[in-house]
Amino acid sequence: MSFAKVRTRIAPSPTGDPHVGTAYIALFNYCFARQQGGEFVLRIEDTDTARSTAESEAAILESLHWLGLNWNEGPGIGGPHAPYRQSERNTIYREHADRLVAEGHAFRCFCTPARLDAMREAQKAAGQRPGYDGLCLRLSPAESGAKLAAGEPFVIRMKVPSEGSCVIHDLLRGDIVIGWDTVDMQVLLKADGMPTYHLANVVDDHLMEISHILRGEEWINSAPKHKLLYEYFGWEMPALCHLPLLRNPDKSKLSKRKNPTSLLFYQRMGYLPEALLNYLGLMAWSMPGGEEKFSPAQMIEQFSLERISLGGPVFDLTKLDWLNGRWIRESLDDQQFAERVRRWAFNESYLMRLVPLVHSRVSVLSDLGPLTTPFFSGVVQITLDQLLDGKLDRDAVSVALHVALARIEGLRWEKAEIEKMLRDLATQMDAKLRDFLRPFFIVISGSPVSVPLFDAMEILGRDLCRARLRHAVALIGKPQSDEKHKYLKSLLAAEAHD
RNA sequence: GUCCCCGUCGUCUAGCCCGGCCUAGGACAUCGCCCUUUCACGGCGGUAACGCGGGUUCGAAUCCCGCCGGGGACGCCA
Repeated sequence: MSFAKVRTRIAPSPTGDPHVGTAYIALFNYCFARQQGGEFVLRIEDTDTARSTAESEAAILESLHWLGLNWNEGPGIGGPHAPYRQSERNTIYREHADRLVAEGHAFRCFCTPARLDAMREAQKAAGQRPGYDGLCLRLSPAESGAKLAAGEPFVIRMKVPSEGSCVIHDLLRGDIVIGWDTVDMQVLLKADGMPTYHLANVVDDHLMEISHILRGEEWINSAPKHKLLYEYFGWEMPALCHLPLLRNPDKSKLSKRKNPTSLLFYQRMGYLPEALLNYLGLMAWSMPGGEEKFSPAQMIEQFSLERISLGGPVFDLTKLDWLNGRWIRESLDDQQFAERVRRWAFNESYLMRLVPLVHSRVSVLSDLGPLTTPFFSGVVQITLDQLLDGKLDRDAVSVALHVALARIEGLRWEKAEIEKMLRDLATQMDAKLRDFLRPFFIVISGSPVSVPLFDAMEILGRDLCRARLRHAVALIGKPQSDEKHKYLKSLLAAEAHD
């Protein structure tokens, strides 16, 4: 092994809320690096210009800080391999892509997205595995040059052997053999000039001297592409270690549809960062002595890849609750507990967000209790009767809640957007706003007498609102009449969120 | 569909690599009892798993093969 020292990284993509999966992978990279006396790097993979946002990046950094997963190099603090944001490293990728083309390992592809779609569809229809058919690979240098000169948009694709197979060595699984015929001619540089994950990742891991890649299992099948790139460039490949994926209770890959996945949710709910980290460490890994409560320092001390189990662990809130309780009871004295509570929500900035909503609504200060409980609660307890005591019938309420639950996904989370979404839905359902909103007051605030709904939703955050809506939806169930059922389906058809 | 990964209580896992100490251990959840003015905490106990079928072996949760089951990947997303 020619790497001077152990260097690992976490490379999140800032395309949404900070994900527990990111924290989970980060934890393992962090512990491994620290345990080996190495370094842990944070790199932002924002090559998807359409989906990446600065807010998401900021939230990710903040969440990782909250957890205490501190990095040695990364955006903000810099380091010897700066910049650590891929959008700022574009010329590097471009040069490397050009080099591959010049050396005959990659080629320009002028195929349009429409042609590629049609091609894949035809392949699927014919029962074949979808993959690039190599049309542009067969272009003569003259033809290719002409298209280039004519200004036709193009991407750069890597060449892949047509036969034989690739052996990937995984630190946990040993050798994995993957046939080259299952590996596509991956796009490396997109038409907009940005690199794809595969190119940027390999180039950066090399330049940043990453020695060990601990990443999710979902990447196993693209490892051959990465290995090939290292070979094309003549670089030594880092050791690979694919960690089992966190799962929903139904065993599918953890998704916000079925489980709260945002770190912001856990923060808002009042989980202790040390407890969440501890729980994440319990996923797929165990202490040699079997202790279940441990700090990052203890985990670092005992960490070993050999103690990682390969079955995909189900992320179970119940056990997390128990662990969090233990941390609160055993590791915090009264003084510290009070301090945590203050930091959590009884702090100036949170209170000041609530004040404008309650100021005019109290006659005595003690009215504050009932009025603000939704802001200091997780999922508020409601009954079916409460949900149905307005003017909308049961099926209408069910449809409204289901659709709203789906539509909060696409929103920018701010009051005006939330308001527009709910108003539009009311109009669409031909309901009076007042009647339409009533069940939402119940779901979000636990009572029809409450502070303004849209403000409350904004303050509570998408995740908590999602959790409350989900709770209500489970309570009320699907619409019972066929007609409303179809109606719901038609409204939902347009929502294609993950 | 094709390829790849995985398979111990409902859940997280120990054991598996280096077969016998496994009558398979711990934890969460659950059930019961105790403590207790309530609840929680705490204590004690119970229910509960080696996916199936073949090998190999004196002996298999542990090694081999097949099947079945689950998951992931097949994007100008990461």
